[in-house]
Amino acid sequence: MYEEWTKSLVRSPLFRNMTEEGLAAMMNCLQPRLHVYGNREIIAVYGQSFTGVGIIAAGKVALTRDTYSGGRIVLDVLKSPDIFGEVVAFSDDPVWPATVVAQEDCTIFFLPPDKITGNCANICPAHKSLINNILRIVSNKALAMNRKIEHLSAPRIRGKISSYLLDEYGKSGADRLRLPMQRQELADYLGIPRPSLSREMGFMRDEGIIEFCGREVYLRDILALEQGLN
Amino acid sequence: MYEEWTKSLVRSPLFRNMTEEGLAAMMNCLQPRLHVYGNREIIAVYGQSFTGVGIIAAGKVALTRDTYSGGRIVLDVLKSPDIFGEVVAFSDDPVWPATVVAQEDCTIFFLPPDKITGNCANICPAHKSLINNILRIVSNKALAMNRKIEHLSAPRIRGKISSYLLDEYGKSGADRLRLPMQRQELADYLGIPRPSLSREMGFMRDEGIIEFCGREVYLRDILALEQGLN
DNA sequence: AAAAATCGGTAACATATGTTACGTAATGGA
DNA sequence: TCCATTACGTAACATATGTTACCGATTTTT
Repeated sequence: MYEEWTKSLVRSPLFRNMTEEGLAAMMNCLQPRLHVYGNREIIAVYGQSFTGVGIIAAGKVALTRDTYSGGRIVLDVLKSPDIFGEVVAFSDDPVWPATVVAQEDCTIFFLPPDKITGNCANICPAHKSLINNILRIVSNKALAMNRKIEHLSAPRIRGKISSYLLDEYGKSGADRLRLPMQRQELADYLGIPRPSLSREMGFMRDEGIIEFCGREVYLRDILALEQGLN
Repeated sequence: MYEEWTKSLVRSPLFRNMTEEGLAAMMNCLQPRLHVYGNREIIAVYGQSFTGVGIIAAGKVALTRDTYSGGRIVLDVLKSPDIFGEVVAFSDDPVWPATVVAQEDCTIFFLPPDKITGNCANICPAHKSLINNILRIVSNKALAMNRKIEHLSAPRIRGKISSYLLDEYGKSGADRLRLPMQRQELADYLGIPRPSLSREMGFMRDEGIIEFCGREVYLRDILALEQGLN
């Protein structure tokens, strides 16, 4: 019954280093629960007990959180080979940290955590990959959050911008960057208003620290960026 | 050769749910490298290639980062059964994210990542616990960072404080809290100056939202706290 | 091609925040 | 007991920041 999905699912980061056959065999071993949701249907509710790692076989979902005023904030949008709930799955408090809503018709597999780590009787090689993959995914996420915390922790806006730019610089090694987000997104990421971001970038340009045009940024004075951190 | 350490190491979160005997057997199987460092000696260097999960068998270490001005910021201090490097161990970029310095004479075990996930020939039950433990540790850390990001993302100080207090409220369920940190620590955690924190808490008290005396805080108006988030 | 929407820079103004300093209470050591 | 140290609240002032609004450039839609 899983064969029709394995072709697309092998591209999921959760199943990296697996063959389509290995995945199919493991699916038969793990027997994840299959659920189908219509557009706007609620898949999981914030605060309710966790049911399993969600694997999006088809469709698009939104991770959201309700606000006191009755609104709903979209934290993230995930689509077909993505997964969700992989962090909370193995934590001490297995409770959904966000509400998950279908943004179109969706097919979702749910994989209980104990089936992931609990070895199957016959030790399939795919299963071993599975454990490595989930460890890698959670670790990478933790590192990304760690970097974000560094950016957000700067007490002033220039520090946040400097921290972010230096991080991008460290990742690419080039002093000419093309930012992966537009202004509003970057401002949200750094937790500041967009005009404040633009204004401070303007100041930094006036001081000869950076140059920029839209998403293109040229780091002219790395040392000054580092000094702007404190 | 590991027997003299297992008695203290079983209390490490990395070895939860293991007996002293199981741990000893596994240590003989995994054969972690043992290193001894004198006070102030450098254990690992930021940016250099990762060598293995560090298990502090004895002593105290500091996670630090060098600054442009030649200084050294202490990010965290760890002591005897604690571990370090467990997040970066399984990430895509295995490079030390901090410099580790001995704060007193230290004995450290280093456990290469592939030995943790790579099944030993004879599948010891302790090894299975080990994988569960490291997954739990990394997941808990990721969740904690996720909460911290929420606090830091608030664009104004009142939002950061409100987010933090609501988080503590959600964890304990009680509207009378004893904060786990003192003012300066909390201010550092939230990325703001201490006087700014005290001032804003004073405003919130004047408005009848909270009451406090030192670490004791009484949440008088939860709704107002939620409204202060935006 | 015209109209509408999006994106990004800029300006002005009120306000939130960083900075520095000081006082008091609590704590700890000599 | 006295002195030094630490923790915490508070105040004053300069400055950084949030907010709102507007404009031009670019893209998308009609």
